[in-house]
Amino acid sequence: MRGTLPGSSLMAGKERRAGGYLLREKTTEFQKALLRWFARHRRDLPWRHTPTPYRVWISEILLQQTRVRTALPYYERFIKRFPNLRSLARASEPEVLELWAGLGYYARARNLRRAAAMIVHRHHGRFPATQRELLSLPGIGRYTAGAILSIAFNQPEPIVDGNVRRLISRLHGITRRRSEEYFWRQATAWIPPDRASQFNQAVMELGALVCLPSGPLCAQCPVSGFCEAGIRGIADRIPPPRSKRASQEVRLVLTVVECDGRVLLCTKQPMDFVPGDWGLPAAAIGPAEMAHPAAHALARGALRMSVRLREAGTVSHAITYRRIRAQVFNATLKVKTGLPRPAAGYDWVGRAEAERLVTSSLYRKALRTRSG
DNA sequence: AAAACGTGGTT
DNA sequence: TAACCAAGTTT
Repeated sequence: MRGTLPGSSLMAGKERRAGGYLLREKTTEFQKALLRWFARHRRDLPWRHTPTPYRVWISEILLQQTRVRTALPYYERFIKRFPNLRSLARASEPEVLELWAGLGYYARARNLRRAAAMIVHRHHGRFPATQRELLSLPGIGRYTAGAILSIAFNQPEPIVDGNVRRLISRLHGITRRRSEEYFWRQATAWIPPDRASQFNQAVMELGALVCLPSGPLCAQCPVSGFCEAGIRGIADRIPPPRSKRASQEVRLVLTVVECDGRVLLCTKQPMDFVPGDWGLPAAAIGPAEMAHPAAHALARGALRMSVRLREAGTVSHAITYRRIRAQVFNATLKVKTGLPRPAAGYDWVGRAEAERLVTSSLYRKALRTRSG
């Protein structure tokens, strides 16, 4: 087997130093230890049952910045509803989005559908098996292309995700930031050419089950003998904390106005940082602003009439760096004269339909908020 | 290149 | 509870 372990001469220039004690000839040993461990400890995940390119692709997109546990039920539903490329290519965007609601990063769902259509048309439904073609599809970047090529096609293509970065950092005993290329070089070098699928999965599996971000289980690690950080007992301090954008507090008032089994929704997202085409009537308020008058003004603007609201509760939700605290106001209108005609940009929608249309978890939480 | 994108589980 | 984080991609 070819390939190189951490710290070999492959590591160029100023990035060579750390972890330089590991020798090139240990690579085969490392690969074997990892593959053996994987064969025994791999989780039984649904996308591993029949790893067709389509299924691997769907799973990889679902798993972007998303835990396995979270993605699991979405995967099952998605595959049931869209069992193959053609069924997905034929779907409408709202249909796909509906299955994605609550998962986040909704561009993933839109891109999935677009890419499916592109594959059906450009490649006649045959899943592309080259990096160039995969990268040209929306939503597929370097990682996902590598994952599809290696896992589904068993091509010796590298992958670098959070697990791989952490694993390499510890194996090399790296305590400072490294370029992305540094990780890609190692991930390329250590692939056993004929077992890329199992090996790449094994690397990520090890990161997910043993080489944990905090509290790594070094005692159970099949490659601890190769690990500089493990040997030096500093695995806990790797990788170093990364700087993050300061979070920002946002106060919102939301209204859930119902009438005759319908809910008043916005047809255009009132808050641009909340995802989805449909939303609840919402308004941002200042730190010291009274919520009730703001909510009342909001409802009046939407229905052009005064509505008696009662505060139903508070919903907390975070969207990227924004920490949202939303006060939810309820009202149920009497239906003597039919539904009041809403102002432009608002619409009455059946309760069940509303659940389907509203993408964001913020609004979904608010929709479930009762009394208080 | 840095920032934006979403969310729920963990710590 | 606030912060951190996860099988990244796009601009």
